[in-house]
Amino acid sequence: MSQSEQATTIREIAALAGVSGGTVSRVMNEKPGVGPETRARIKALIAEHDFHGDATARQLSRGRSDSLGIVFPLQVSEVVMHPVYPELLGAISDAAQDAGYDVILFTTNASRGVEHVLDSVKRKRVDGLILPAASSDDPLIAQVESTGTPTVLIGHRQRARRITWVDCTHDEALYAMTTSLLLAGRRALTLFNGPKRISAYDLRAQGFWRAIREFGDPAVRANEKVFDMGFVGGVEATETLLREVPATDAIVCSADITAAGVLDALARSGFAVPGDIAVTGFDDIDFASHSTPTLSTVRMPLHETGATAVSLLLEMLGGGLTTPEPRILETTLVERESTGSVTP
Amino acid sequence: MSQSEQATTIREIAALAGVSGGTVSRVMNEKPGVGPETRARIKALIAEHDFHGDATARQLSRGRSDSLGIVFPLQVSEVVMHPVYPELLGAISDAAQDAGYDVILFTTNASRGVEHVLDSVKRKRVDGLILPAASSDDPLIAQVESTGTPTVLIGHRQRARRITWVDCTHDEALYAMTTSLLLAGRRALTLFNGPKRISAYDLRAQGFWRAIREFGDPAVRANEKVFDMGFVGGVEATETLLREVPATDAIVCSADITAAGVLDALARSGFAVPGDIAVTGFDDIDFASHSTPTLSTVRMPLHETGATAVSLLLEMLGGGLTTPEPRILETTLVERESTGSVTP
DNA sequence: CTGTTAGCGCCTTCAG
DNA sequence: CTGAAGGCGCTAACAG
Repeated sequence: MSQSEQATTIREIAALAGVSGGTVSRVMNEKPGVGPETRARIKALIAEHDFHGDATARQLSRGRSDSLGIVFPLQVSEVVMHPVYPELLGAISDAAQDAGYDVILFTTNASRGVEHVLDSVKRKRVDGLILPAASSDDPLIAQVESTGTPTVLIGHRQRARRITWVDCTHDEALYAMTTSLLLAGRRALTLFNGPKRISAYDLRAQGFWRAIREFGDPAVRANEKVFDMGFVGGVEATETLLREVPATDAIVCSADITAAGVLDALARSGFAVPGDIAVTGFDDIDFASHSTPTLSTVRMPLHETGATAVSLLLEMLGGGLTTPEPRILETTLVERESTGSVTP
Repeated sequence: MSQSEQATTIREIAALAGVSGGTVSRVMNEKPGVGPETRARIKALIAEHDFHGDATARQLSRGRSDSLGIVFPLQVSEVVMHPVYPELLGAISDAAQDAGYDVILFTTNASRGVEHVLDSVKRKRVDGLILPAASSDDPLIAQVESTGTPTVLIGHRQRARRITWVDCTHDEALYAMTTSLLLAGRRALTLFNGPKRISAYDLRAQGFWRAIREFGDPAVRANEKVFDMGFVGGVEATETLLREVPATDAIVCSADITAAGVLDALARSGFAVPGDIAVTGFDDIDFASHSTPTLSTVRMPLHETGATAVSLLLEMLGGGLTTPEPRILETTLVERESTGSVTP
């Protein structure tokens, strides 16, 4: 392959083909209105010169950036995001790229606010935004709404003009998990949960308490401890709990990594799981299926969540001015040894 | 604040200020050649109208995208990337944004090749590229080189025209760790390692073997098992190892998560750590400082790595045609209970 | 079916 | 110090 001088503009290709720039443009965009053999000739030239066109010029001309922004709040809760990062990001990225969109990544953290995100939105670097794990006190949401940028929230159920969301059944999952524990005879349960401003934690708590309520047995003792989810948090909370509520026979955790800390602390204190105490997690990380005992947990539909977020966003970008309905996807209960549901 | 009609072009601001577009442009870019009071007046107008300019038009005009691409190979090894994802990405994103660059995220996986990355490079959507965790058989590197795009590799030491790299002392870290084990009297060591095509694993093995060699005690027995690092891999490899080499008194792992599996398997088999067998990891994930026993491991300079990658890239983008020297950053050995270096 | 003509919005000489 | 004008590379509307 000669590879020749890598052509750099549409006009050079046009000159080579003996046609005008407009025609080459039509060919590149697979638009009608070009004769078959002209089209073939131009395509050959394009391939021969490995010509790709200039994205920026195209964007300027079409008035859109063909990019969507995704904002990862690194500070919010590493524990909520950590296990879901790769898969969610991969799903979003795949779906976006399939639709011809690039993904621009924005991060926010304690020291860096959200100004750079808004700035990029206003400069039209992105056509739309995906905001995973926004918490209820996230200032970005209101500001983004005022710009009118199509936006999809993941894991935070707040709808508005041009803003919709995708989430999964955090509440149903913990309702089912807790009910299962109660039916198996557990009577003193504690929920280890993260802060309520993160919607996922709030919903999980709701599911837990609804299960307790609906079970309706006055003998049941339940309580909830809120702290930053994490391995060490699980260890410490367990030690405290064993002192304060020695009768505990089930610990429901809002994160697998916390459950790992719980298992560790229980083992050191000589408690048998699930014999003395049942333990459950959330996320279904690698650890959960291989710990001793294996951990009952909840799996979120991460790939589907990412894909759905992109699809909702594309709907807003393409369609008129309507804002699509939010979507709630199903979680999967995974029962393993730590609740006694599976024989070791 | 009146917020008025949100001005949308530089010319509208110009008209309002009674000046020409060029002058407004000079003000927006903090360029000289505008009188103080004219400048002030224009700045006021800009602020009042919350005007931000159009990034695309600016890019087209300046011939650069002010974006850099970062390619995350999701398939390579989730275990290599998983623990480093958030911090590395955060560091890169922060540094890029501080320099006025946006970050475009590309993912590659089994089903999606690297074409979309090359396409975006050729369409000039990015001015440069950062490639973390490229393995030695990564086809992208050669193709990227042929485009002449400034590129920085992370964790893969391959230099070329307009390509440089940042890495850390994987080898020194395992050399130090292994030597420490030998000095403590361990004599039958096994390295649990990932595939050599991933540079980090290759270097870690080199450090391990160099330590064995330089220690020069013929009584030392060492071997290496290569498999996909992960919790379950650690469990299975340990079970096999205990059968095949019952005398084992140290297991050196190339990943904390694998070490977690090892600890789990050893505990179940009734072996004491570090009493019977010492265990070490790599990554210093949250788990490492809170497991029982706490895990000796190696901490990589993730934030610095990301920041350095961006800085090298900016150097190529700004500077002439020179390609900066690669950088090797220091890892930190963290000795804890699992090697007996710290009393439980 | 194809060429021509205007822009898209900003930046950057070049005059004045 | 400021205005005018041309151009970045592509797209789209309008003629032929």
